[in-house]
Amino acid sequence: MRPAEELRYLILAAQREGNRLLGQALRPLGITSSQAEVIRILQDRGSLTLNGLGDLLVCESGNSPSRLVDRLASAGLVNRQVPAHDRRHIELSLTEEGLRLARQIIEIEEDLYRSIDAASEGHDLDEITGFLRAFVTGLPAGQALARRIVTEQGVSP
Amino acid sequence: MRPAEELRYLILAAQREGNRLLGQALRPLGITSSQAEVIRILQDRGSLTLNGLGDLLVCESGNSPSRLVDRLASAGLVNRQVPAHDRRHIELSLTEEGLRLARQIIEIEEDLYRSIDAASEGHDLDEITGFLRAFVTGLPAGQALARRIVTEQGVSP
DNA sequence: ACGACATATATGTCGTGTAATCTATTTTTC
DNA sequence: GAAAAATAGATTACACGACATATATGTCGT
Repeated sequence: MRPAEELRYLILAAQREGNRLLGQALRPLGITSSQAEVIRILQDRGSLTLNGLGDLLVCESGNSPSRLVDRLASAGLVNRQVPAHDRRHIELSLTEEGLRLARQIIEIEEDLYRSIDAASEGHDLDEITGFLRAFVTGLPAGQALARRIVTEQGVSP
Repeated sequence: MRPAEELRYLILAAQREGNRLLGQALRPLGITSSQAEVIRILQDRGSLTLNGLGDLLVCESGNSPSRLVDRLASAGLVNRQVPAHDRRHIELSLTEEGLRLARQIIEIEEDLYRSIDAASEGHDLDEITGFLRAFVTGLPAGQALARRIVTEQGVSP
């Protein structure tokens, strides 16, 4: 099997298994990994429109994440309100319950990151992130991630 | 953003975008990337049971890939026949049409692998595959990939 | 004010991805 | 040889994820 092919399947496998592990860890909270990503972003940014959220989501590319947010709203984790100045927008923010959940998500993420750190023992993480960054640069999911990193500081929660 | 977190999202982004690109390339053939994986495996192995196929699929972990194969069967790309000795087993094989499609899939995959090779210019691919391999070793998708690689040679098509 | 266009969100459809459960058939165990 | 366990596969339920399309609202030119 040529290296490029193996890499292709390794990335698929790593994503699948990582997501499965995270999903199992999140299950007691009653949310999925995609929902957790939304909650954490809203926690970091305080408030966003649907489009603004979509621009930051790695887990969803093309369209607006209406349905993803729908479930969070009906679960009582996210508030949706239409601002007066432009009724096309929807302002999203966490509810008290959502904020409480966000803090639990952070702990689960910490566990995941510790696992990744452990697995990368003896490997050059920068080399790996460098390659992947080059691969996704310019593509939707890569841009979303770049926005997450760039605007990380300077926004108060 | 700590390196582990960035890596987590980079893997997600790379998988999403890679799959999207492959999906678009496969669209003219009327199949999805998961379906293409099944067809290519069947082409390589000649014939498999549902479980045997499931053991080699990276794209699907848990249960047997009934639905995936269902669609391929009703599209006339895969044959399913029940052998007499054990009616629980189902032998899967490509139809003529499926074989024809397999050859087209190979060309599309070649394009993809060339893109990956180009993107990995100046990077150490072995370092990257090494890390990912360590991460997925022992997990279902990693085992599936390992089986794909190990038994690659020695099986006549 | 009107129409053309752009923007923000919603909706419909299809194909997964995961997990749980069900059925049929073998294999094991006593 | 019959009950119990294991196995192969199917079915079901839920939530995505990608794509296309629709609807509502805003903006701009005239």
